[in-house]
Amino acid sequence: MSKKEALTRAAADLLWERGYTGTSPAMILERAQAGQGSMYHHFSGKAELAVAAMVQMSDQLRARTEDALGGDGSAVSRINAFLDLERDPLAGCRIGRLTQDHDVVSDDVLRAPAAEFFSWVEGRLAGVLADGVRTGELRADTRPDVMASLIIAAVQGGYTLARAHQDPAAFRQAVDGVKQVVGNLVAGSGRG
Amino acid sequence: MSKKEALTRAAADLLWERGYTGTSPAMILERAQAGQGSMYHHFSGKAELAVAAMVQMSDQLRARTEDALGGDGSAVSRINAFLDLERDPLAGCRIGRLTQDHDVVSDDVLRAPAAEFFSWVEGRLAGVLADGVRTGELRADTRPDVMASLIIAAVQGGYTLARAHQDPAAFRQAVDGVKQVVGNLVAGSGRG
DNA sequence: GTCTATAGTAGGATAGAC
DNA sequence: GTCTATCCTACTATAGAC
Repeated sequence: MSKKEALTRAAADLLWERGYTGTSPAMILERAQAGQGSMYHHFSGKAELAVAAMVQMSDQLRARTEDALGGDGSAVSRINAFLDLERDPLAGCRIGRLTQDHDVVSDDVLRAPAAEFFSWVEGRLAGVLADGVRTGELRADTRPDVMASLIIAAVQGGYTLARAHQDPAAFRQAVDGVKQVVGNLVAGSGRG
Repeated sequence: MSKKEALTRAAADLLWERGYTGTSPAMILERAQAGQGSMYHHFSGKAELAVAAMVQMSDQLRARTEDALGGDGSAVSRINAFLDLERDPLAGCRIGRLTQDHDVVSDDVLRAPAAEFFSWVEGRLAGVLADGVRTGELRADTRPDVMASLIIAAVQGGYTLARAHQDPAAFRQAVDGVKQVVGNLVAGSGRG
């Protein structure tokens, strides 16, 4: 593994654990087993390295999400596959946690990977829901974009609750709620 | 206003804006117009001052929340009043944002105010929903605790989306989704 | 490309005067 | 109670050798 790759991976891990402000170049260098020179040779500084790490994390999350949502089952089963993706509630979302960081949100270059990631996920979820409406699986009055927002917000907020309580069950309960809601979108469902 | 109070308020503002790790004692002192001595006289250090600020923020949020949920209208109208509380989506939640801070979550003393706040809100929301079930306003198969989790998670996640996109509309869309879901809990509602 | 040495600034806390 | 002066460490970046 090249030093550049080691630096990007170490930065990604630390951004996840400690956020942007809470991560120093020195920590990254130690974890990557690299010296100052390697980092400043490959990147202009902390910000550029962080963007590279964020893009890497975003790409990985996007691939995992597409695996779940791109299946050939029903819309509900694809949404449930997304909700059932393996996650670490206490660790939080690799991307979402960075949106709470002042230095990230106040810099468009640092914020861009997060904005793009969420735009993509919301669009993908809405697309699956729209498929379900089109095939008649879901009620005709389902609003795909609003429900997509609710789904991704519930996941992100579930992380917040789990971290506040230091209890993964808090995440699962919020996700259970959203699963129930999605189930009730099915045309002719018991709730309907 | 005493220096102690000025310090607590300044710390609360900065914790909201920049988080725990991103806020330094020097910033707090400057905003509070106080010297080092004042801070270290009234508090043992940054952590103790942060706890005081968090408790202050939690108390304020709790009062505002109780105003909305403690009304005498229907369960749905009380939940909607909570969802319609004036918020600043781009600024985020005063308490929720701190759960993304590594130094806060890894210290039980710093985490406690956040854990207690969310426990209270979740319990209060579940209580309102249970009231609705008891009076027959809401369907008998409504699960108050699960729906309470979904509601507060959607709000917290709504902040995440709004900050990622730097667009308050992203918050409102997630909240719209949860309003629609709550409306569908009403016994005999159109969706039902 | 990678390293160590160095530098300037800021973070967090203490000491002691008033 | 409040202030300023001081201390040690960490953060972020640069310089220059290899």
